[in-house]
Amino acid sequence: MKPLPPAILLMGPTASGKTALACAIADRLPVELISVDSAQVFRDMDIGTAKPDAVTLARYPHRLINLISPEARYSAARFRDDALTAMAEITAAGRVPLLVGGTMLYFKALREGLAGLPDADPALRAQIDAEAARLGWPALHQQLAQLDPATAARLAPNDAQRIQRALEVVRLTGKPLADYLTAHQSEPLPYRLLPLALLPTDRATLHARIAQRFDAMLAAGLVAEVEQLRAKYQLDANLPSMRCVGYRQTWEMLEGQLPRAELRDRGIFATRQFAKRQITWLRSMPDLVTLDPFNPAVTEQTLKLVAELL
RNA sequence: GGCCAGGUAGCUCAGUUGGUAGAGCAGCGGACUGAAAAUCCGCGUGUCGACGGUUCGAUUCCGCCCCUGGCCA
Repeated sequence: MKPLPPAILLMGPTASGKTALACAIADRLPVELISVDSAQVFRDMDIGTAKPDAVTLARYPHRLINLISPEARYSAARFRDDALTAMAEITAAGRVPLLVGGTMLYFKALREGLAGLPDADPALRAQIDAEAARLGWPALHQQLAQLDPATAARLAPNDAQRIQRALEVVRLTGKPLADYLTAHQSEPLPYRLLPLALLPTDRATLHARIAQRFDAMLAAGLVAEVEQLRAKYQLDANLPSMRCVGYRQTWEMLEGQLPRAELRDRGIFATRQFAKRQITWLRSMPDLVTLDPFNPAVTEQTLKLVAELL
């Protein structure tokens, strides 16, 4: 029996130095990079998503960035398909896929697979939103308790997004979301994985780096970037692209809902909370090899681990 | 120097007709299946500026002092 091909997962919170580390690995070993990032899939959103710059991209091509318009929507399911295709291509070319990013749901979807759920239905979602505006989400939560008691029991009455999704699934298929999830078996990837997690031991250092990086984004023209996006595309504040950290706050500022003087703080706070959610997720994921990104020896440690895998 | 307004949680403030206090933001913990950089849940002892006085009891009333801002000299 043929041994499974290797693949590397490099996960970490925002501003932990994932890109630099991935490039350092690419310098020494035959890897190809795949981005695991729900914001970098948008074209023309470069500064605020901390997308690698053109020089870096030319030297270290990343797959799965600049895939779609900021007017469009991506999903975990689509990511899984795209990533598996890219991994297969890279492996077929005799190289090793290195998946690097901070969207933990995408890593989870990739590693465990997803249940066979229906795709989002924009018309139905609009209808559910209208009902929620009239009755409130707790009322829809009660409705869900009739149709899908198990899911309703684990959702808070105000968890708009999940209540909407659960209602969408039952109304579309007649079958409760809980049934799909229970039936779903985790499907292991046909790869020998090295799941690396960059987990900062010192939150203060991470916060300092986040502040520094947000300042750099502002200096690089984040506000102008959002103005250009608004001029070029048909956008609104509810689009996933415009809910991204930094973009949401800049949008609010341009709409006059946020004083210019507060943009910096709001942006930094939002980024910190984002990092915190990523860290929470990393702590709960099984089988990770954790490294401290602020340890000077981290590159060396990583290279050693990768060399052992290959 | 005089007058006025303030000094309460890390920050901005609310409040207690006298029974030792609570919001937002920040911070911390958690959940998570086609929007996930999303969405949601949980966590609040702080010499209520200092010292005296009145009172069974003062952060609250009174006195005095200190600090901050504004106006007038």
